Amino acid sequence: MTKTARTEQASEPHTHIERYDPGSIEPHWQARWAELGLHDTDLVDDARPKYYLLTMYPYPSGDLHIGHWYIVTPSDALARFRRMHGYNVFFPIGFDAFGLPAENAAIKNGGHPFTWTMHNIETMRRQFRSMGATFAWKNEVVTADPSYYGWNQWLFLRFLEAGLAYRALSAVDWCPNDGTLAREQVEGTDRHCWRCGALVEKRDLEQWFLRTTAYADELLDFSGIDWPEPIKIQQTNWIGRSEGAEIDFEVAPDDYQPGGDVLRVFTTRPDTLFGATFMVVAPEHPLVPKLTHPDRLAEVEAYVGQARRRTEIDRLSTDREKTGVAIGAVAINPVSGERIPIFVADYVLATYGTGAIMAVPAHDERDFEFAQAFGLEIRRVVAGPDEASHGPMTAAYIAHAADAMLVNSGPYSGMPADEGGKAIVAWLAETGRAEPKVTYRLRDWLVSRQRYWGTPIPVIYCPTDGLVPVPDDQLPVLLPETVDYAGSGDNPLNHDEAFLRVDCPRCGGPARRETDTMDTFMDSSWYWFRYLSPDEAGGPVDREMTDRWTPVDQYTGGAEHAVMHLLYARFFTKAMADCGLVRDREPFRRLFNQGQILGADGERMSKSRGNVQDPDELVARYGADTVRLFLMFMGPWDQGGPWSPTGIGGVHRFLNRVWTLVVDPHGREPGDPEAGSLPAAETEARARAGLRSAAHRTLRDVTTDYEGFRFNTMIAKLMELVNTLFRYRGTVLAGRPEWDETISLLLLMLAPAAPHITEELWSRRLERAGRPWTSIHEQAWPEVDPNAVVEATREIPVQVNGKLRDKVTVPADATTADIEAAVLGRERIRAILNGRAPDRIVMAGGGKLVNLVIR
RNA sequence: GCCGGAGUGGCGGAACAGGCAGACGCGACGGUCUCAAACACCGUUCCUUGCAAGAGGGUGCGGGUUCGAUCCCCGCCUCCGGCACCA
Repeated sequence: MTKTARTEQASEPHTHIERYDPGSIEPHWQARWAELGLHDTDLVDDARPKYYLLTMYPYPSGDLHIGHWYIVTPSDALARFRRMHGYNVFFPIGFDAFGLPAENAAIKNGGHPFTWTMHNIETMRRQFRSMGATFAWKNEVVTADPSYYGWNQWLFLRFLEAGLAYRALSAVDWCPNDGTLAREQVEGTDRHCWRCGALVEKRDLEQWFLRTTAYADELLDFSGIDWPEPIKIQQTNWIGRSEGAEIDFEVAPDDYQPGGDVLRVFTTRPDTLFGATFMVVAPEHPLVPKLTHPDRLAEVEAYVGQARRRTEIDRLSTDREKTGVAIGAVAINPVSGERIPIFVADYVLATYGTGAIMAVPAHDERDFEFAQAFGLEIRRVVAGPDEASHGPMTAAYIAHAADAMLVNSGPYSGMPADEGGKAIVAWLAETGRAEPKVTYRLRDWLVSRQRYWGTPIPVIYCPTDGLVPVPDDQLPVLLPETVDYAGSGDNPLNHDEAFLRVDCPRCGGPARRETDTMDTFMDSSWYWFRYLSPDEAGGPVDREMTDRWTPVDQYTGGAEHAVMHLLYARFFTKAMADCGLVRDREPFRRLFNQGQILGADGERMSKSRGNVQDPDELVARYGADTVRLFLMFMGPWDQGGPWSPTGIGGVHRFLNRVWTLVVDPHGREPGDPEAGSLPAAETEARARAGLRSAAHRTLRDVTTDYEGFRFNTMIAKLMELVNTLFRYRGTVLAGRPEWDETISLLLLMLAPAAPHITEELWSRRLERAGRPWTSIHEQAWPEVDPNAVVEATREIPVQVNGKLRDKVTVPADATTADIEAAVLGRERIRAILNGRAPDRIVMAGGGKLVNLVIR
């Protein structure tokens, strides 16, 4: 099929041997695979079991960098590995095409986000093909295309109907010149705008939310999906379920207000209510302006202004000294009737619980610090069994156990803490002043973005009819093609009259479009469904296809998506299932988080840092197979790390050795004094059996390494096999059946990782054997011969007091008594024992290791 | 700061279930081939000590459990990811 004429030279040891030239074989096979449609997936073929392999689709940032290769090529190896196991593999790709960088580029350099994005996609498509990846290009999805984002709108409207979408006020980082800023657009400790330098403030805007909290409990349930434990833990912590109670505190009347306002708090520790000696409300709490005394107003306003400029990370830092301001008003502790002061402090967030807390300094670290800083009363109301019930406290006492008792708690003193807490809530609940409550750290998903380059949110505001959803038959709401940034970062849709003006679908009167667009996480929350029917015009998904192909069998992507994307995707799937659109409630059956390749400087690769590594140069020099293999060999796939091409030569040398073994098995290297002869102690028969055994043991290990994503050790084992083969090159073994079998296994095992060189060598072998061509990638994965794997003897390490002192070789079927006798008979061991008997003989793992203990 | 992860030779890493620390590769050193160099090939390479056989030390730091700890427990240090508008 390819370069036929040259192969027969291979058997002559000293004629010119054709060298491995990836530059010619790689494009050849890539073209041929495309021509044969070898990797297009027949989505309706049910003769074979399906396997949906999904890799997180890339953002079209410009060029493909080495990080993309790191993400994609091991996934492609998995796709090929599964195909060889008889699966009908679907391995699609697309582009996450909306987002901030396209707009930044447009603002900076002029031009249109669309042009910039599509140009990048074109480049990246071309580069992706040079990897030899087996993507199902026919199913490609580009999210910035109306045929995709129109269905974002359709789905949004279904969620709106289902009560899962709603509007509410929410704060954004705001620059007076450039409008809403993303987090990365706010710079410096003084938090100024990246473009104009103005100090950033918070502004409350009416924005759209999706009700992720409605699924909080279901999202905590990971049964039935095989995800890495750390990811499940991170999601669980992110959702942050807390059981407790909401309790009402009444504001006392004073000279400035009549009292009676209710401050509702959430607490996980209602048992400590008698110890609540003050209250803290978030600076954003709606009652702050009303309750603040005039003499406190200036200070409170200054504090609130300051707090609102801080980041949440900063505010929640337990490191920072506690700050706050008393507002002057006083609340009544509902159980003790005591008057307790109310503070604003930035460590209480408006977005968690009720935005107000009862502060129990004796039993909460943050409250303790605050009380110390402000000289407030710290009153112990819980004591452990071995603790004094009274006396000064030097730190908050956080009761862990059920054996903690309530003290100083009126009629509840002496009760176990957990029981007392329930009793206190039950008592207050009788008069409607408390109720048991579960709160989550998880917030509803803010999907509004004040930007042009995203999916327009399909609603209309009418002076008569209010909020009107865009009717389905008027979808998609298209982004206007011309866009004028007018030198500002503000959303151009706000100034686009043609876009803004619309007739109300209900009354026909003049109305105004929503100008917010959707968070791009919306796009990535269902794209794998769309891959299955990218051209479907009747709906976002083809139900028959999604029922057949989802959930995704294996998802691979970066761990940086542990909480946001991966949680949104789970939420979306559940919400779509509840809207009757898909069957399953979980999107990804199995997840693997690969690490990230950083720049050589250890920082994230980005154009602005100038640390982007371009793979094209490496591909030109070594070929795609070497680059693929090197990325897999560098280290464990889930680890990532700083990029360094050091060592790529070793991988290239390995492929060269594979090449040499196949095209020139009888050749001899002048550098090897032993070349051409078997090791002195070895017979041909033993060498042949040993080679076959090595091949099958390698096959056994390589198979499990692929299955467990351990590509680095998989390649190391193939290197060992190649080293073994090289020792026998040019000897009587070359050309024997065991040699041919080993070469064949080697190529098959290597094929998923290095698809081009293996295809080339495979086809040459077929041709030499006079057999018709078939692709190596359509071969069945070979089976381990269990008889070849067994070994006749085993070597057992012998320790004395835990230190390795000797090794003893015994027959594979030796009993522990045999091993003990062999060990005690060893000269070295007898010398160490010096006539004594060991105090103890430890046979670890049924005789895997022996440890003699001498006192 | 909080949540998650990681720290092993000069370097990337291996040891998957508490049982031989350093597989495999890079680099370095020595050699073969060559007029020479490159390529290729063969060998050595954790540290200290010893001619050697060997001995001692060693998996970020300090403790602990165990016959035995890179692995488990307690307390730290450093680095990476995430912290809700980067994707």
